[in-house]
Amino acid sequence: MDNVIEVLRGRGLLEASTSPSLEEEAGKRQLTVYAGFDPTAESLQVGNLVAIMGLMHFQRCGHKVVALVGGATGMIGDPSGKTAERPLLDEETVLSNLAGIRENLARFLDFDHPTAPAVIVNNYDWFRQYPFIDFLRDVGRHFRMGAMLGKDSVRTRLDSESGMSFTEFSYQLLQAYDFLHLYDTLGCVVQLGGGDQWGNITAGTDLVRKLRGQEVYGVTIPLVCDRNGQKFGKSAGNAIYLSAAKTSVYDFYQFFLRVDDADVIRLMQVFTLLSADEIASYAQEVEMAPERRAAQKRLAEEITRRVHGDDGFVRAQRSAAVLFGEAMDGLDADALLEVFAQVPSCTRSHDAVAGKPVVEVAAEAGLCKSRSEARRLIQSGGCYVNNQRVQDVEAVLTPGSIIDGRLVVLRSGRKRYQLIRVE
RNA sequence: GGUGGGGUACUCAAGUGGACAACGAGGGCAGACUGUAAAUCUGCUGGCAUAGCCUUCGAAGGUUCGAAUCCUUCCCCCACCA
Repeated sequence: MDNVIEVLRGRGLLEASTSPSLEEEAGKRQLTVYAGFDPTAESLQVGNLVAIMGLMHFQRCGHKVVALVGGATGMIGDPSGKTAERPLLDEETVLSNLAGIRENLARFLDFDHPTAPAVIVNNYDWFRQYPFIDFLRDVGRHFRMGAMLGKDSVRTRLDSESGMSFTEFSYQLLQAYDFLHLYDTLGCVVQLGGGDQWGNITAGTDLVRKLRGQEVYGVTIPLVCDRNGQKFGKSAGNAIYLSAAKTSVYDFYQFFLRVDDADVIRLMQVFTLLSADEIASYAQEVEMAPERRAAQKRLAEEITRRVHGDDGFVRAQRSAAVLFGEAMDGLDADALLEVFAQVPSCTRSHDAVAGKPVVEVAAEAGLCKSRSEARRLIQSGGCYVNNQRVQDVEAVLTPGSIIDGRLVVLRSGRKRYQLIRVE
């Protein structure tokens, strides 16, 4: 069995570790490791993939993994990496998000493993009943103000104009206690997280050492940024989600297909299980023939297959081939619907489409946020109906614009599609 | 609690009685170029029935022909002091 630390290091997934002896331990025995996820939505995002991949490597190397969903901490909000406090979640939302997150994780982690199944826990379960006074006495007294104030996440926020509330300041206590709890109940000795979690993680390892006299470990994985240093995983201002309900499979696939040459190799190391040799050969491809985008294609394939299954990948790929390759002229509505299976779509009555101005339909179907925006889009030459550029702001959708009387294909710019199924 | 500074659009940030739907930058969208890349250049970036109207500058009132700009009260943030 490979040493997981070595594996992580080899893929550039190791940013820091609290102690070198972790590597030794990892080679000797089965460890239990956990990583936390905030239940801010019904689905995890691409940004969470780093931590997920980290857990996956641990499990593949024979360790036990625990995914902690922050039902309690999510109601507080982690100040790390944020310049402003975020809205708090209510209990009901957290619980409903949990189910979706479990589904996401199941694509990467084996919850049915015979000897070391992945486990999912919710920290609301142990914080719900914990009286405030008891918590202060048991846990709070072990935290020194100097250390807490010294954390980067705290300092940045304190220096910022918006300041920081006590609620957020308390976050590190809660996360530290999570570690203690998981150590006590599940024998958890490693916490894994993104680089921004270092402060929170060491708060936990310190607490366990103080209270249990046991050395436990923390490992951080570098956050993935694009070449501009922007946080990876946002597109058009929206996060890319792992659930098809939040981000269509088509968009998901496209997102990875479009990654920058400068980032693609790094993303392969992080988000796929391809071997170092394979990745090296793709790196050469990028160097020699970047226009083929072989690496992007493979990256998108690997990750789409994993998250959305073989079927999802095949459909997304086929759609891409048609949309960016051949013209759609010869295709009838059935063929198009097949091609567009994963593309955002809506259903409208015949009367709501035929004879209506393009501006109105585009806004109403969701291609544009408003009529004004639709108008501007047409004026700038970026609006297409059935792949034909709309020339005139006053243009109207004729019955002839409806393919086979059932389908209209709207497009914004080169790559954003919106379908209207006509009834 | 006191003193001083501050709250402007997605973000940062100008504007301190009319020329303000509000400079500029970033971001975003679109066009050209290209490889569904990057860089670059161009246009757009509150809403609508678009040469016009409506809503917006922390909130609510007020002064004024006219307020993001002046006055009053309130809310919130920051710094120092207590």
